[in-house]
Amino acid sequence: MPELPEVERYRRLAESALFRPVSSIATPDPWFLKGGAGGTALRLALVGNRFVSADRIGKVLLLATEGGPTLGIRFGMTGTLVVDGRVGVEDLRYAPRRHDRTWDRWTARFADGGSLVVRDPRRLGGVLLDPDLSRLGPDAASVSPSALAAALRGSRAPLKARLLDQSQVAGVGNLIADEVLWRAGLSPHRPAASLSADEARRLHRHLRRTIGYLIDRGGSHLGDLMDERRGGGRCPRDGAALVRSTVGGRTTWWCPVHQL
DNA sequence: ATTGTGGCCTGCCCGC
DNA sequence: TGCGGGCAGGCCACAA
Repeated sequence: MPELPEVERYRRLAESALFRPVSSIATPDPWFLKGGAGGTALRLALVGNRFVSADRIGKVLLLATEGGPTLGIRFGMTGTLVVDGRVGVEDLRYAPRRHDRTWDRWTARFADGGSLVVRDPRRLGGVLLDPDLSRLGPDAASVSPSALAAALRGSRAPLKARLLDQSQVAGVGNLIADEVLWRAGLSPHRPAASLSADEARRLHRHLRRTIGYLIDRGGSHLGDLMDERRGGGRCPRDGAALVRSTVGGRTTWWCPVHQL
């Protein structure tokens, strides 16, 4: 997906959709509606109502309705948000540039003529009503040092796999995990619980800093490591050949020289 | 319980 | 130019 920085951009864009009465809902793809978010329930909850807040936890966008349920939107790997024809993010690395109407999986039209559209070519995202947030860990953009340390404690899973676990820390995706570990100089293979207190603090500092930086830059694919995440790629810091491995089931690029 | 694997769905890119 | 295989920023159900 879009990782946390993209969803934060979507959230900001969604603020322009608040307090505008919804006149109709289009849900052409039943597969995209998760949990109890069937078309009928959605219409009952939304038509004639309006969104009153736009929040984000990890990679989930939360649009609360006035006196009604909260709409949760997941964007999968290729989902984008479009409000009044404006897209939240220009480039998603693995999303096509062209546009096909059938990719508009979910649309709310407003009485003023505008609209909010969830566009997702690969259909790995989804829309749900009152999403269960109890299984999400603290948001990666604001997690405290002690909460991050607690998420690592007692886990023998590889460090990167732990960071990708949304129930531990919410919002870290594959690209940001690689970027943060590269900046922090930590091997993705290290058992999560093996980090010293100093290393955990270092990880926390880089996690927070990197996410803020990528939100400002406008995307998780704009990190310093990203151009080298490929065969033949070299570490931008020390020039070493990057190693490709699989961690947590995900393609991982890292520097064997300075990530220890 | 935690951790690892496979699968979902679709589009694109590379090599033949 | 066309085709097949492999890959992809996420998530979930399932197995060990």
